[in-house]
Amino acid sequence: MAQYRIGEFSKITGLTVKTLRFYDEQGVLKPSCVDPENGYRYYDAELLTRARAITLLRSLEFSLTEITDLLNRSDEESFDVLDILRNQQDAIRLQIARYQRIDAKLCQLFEEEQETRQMAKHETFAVEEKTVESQLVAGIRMKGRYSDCGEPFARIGKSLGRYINGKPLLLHYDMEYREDDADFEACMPVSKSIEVEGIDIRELPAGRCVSLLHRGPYEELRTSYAKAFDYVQQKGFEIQIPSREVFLKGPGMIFRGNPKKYLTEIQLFIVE
Amino acid sequence: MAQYRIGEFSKITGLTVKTLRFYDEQGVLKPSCVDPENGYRYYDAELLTRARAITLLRSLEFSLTEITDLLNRSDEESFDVLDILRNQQDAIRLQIARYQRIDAKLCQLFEEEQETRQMAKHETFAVEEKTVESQLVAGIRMKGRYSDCGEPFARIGKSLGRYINGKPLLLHYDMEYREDDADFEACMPVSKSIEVEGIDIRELPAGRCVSLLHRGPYEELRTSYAKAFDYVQQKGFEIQIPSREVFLKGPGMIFRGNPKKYLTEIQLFIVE
DNA sequence: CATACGGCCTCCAGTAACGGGAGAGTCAAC
DNA sequence: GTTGACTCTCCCGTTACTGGAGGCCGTATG
Repeated sequence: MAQYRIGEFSKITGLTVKTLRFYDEQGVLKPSCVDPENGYRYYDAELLTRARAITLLRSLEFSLTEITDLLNRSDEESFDVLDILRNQQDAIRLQIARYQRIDAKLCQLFEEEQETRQMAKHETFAVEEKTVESQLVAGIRMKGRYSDCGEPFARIGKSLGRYINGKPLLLHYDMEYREDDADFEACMPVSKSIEVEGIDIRELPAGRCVSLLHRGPYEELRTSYAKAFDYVQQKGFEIQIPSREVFLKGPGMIFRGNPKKYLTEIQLFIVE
Repeated sequence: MAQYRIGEFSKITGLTVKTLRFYDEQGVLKPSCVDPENGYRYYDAELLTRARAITLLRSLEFSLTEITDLLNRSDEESFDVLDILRNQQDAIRLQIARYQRIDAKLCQLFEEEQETRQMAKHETFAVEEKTVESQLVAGIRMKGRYSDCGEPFARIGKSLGRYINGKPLLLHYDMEYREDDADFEACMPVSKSIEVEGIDIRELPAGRCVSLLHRGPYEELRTSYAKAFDYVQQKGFEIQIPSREVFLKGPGMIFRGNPKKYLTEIQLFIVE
């Protein structure tokens, strides 16, 4: 009977010496005998089959414990290969589905990013009038400083993250732009209405508005607001509260990004 | 500025306390301040955004080191989200492809197993005559005992495992059934001819043969051989060497299985 | 004969992203 | 004063290995 030393056995099976020692320790593939003098491992030809089976099963993503178990039970009466293959296939397909969901998510993010880039192409932005569709949003209203809006956004994201399908927005319930003690509502467009404590889910009405894109950090928003309000006054429009501020691109998205590139849309709704 | 303790922050973000401490240690998400007296971590609302981003990126299978790096570089000029998303998508699609290959392999094994089961359905087997197609095989010829055939099979499997597309077979170059010092060749059907040292790849000719299925351990093969030779003599056929032995189901496949269920086909080729 | 080299051994550490648990300090309420 | 909830640090375990240190064994070469 041919006896191989670990190095030769490694070359034949394609398993590294380290791996073979590890398999020995784990009981998956024990050498046929071990020299008690120097501890050398010796493998015989019979073990090649087992090694092949292990390699195959590993390539099918079975764990070592599963493999050990399967190989030990494989001569039992109740042992059914088809069952095992089916189970493993189920597990593998779950993985495929998981990765496909990730892929879809990446696609979506990719498209969104491209869209906002398209919008941000212009050098400067002009005030314009436009009509906005109604949309379902989840909102948390609060008083305080705008910089505190991170928390309500995070709360919404936590509870309804799965259903968010648009850019975050802020509703301003004050007539003018205020720094401290403002009355505002952090909103996220959602696809589904789910009751959550402390979050108000409702349909935001459609309407006609004066819109202005603003590029740059939020500290400079005031100048854009001034431009928008100028336009409103010039046209003699009457403005409705709340006004909206849509964060097309900002720190709340994925990356902090460059504040000079932040993109925000101011929407002042017209009473008709 | 609202300061959250780790427990509250955990509830808001959905990250466990353990995870938050781990993120702190890894530098992915450091608390805004740490009480030097008691070591308590305090998180402020600003970090909620970062936590959200981390959760999102984790769900897209970015590693923590990647995330740290991305979040740190995200305000640089050269930072391009689209690039990053594309790269990650490539990585994810590799995973999908990998799992799909595994899935296909499982399907294949599944079908093969079902086929042999179909063949093994009968209680007893009768000698029959049939025509066998030609097939490309990789073989290693040797002299010795049949029980030593594990090694050549393993060697073929190691070099050509990717191209194996059928059941292993043994060619017998002796005129009668021998135990020791037999002259035989271990063969594997392969889909591609690749030159490998010590392995002979060639087309096995088609031909008409006397075939008999044998169920049970190899030690009992002799009785089946006797039956087949009886038939040959009765018909007055002349037999060609080598004869073939196809292992439809045996220990060399995946699992050792139950020797009582081993299935072997004896093929004695007729000189026409 | 000494030594260098390759092969083998054991033991330890590290990987990724946490989870579990021990043992101890902290804080507010009752 | 005490209870219970919360927090801290430190260490171990997970999976399937890989890498390295330090040392034994057998053979080939100077």
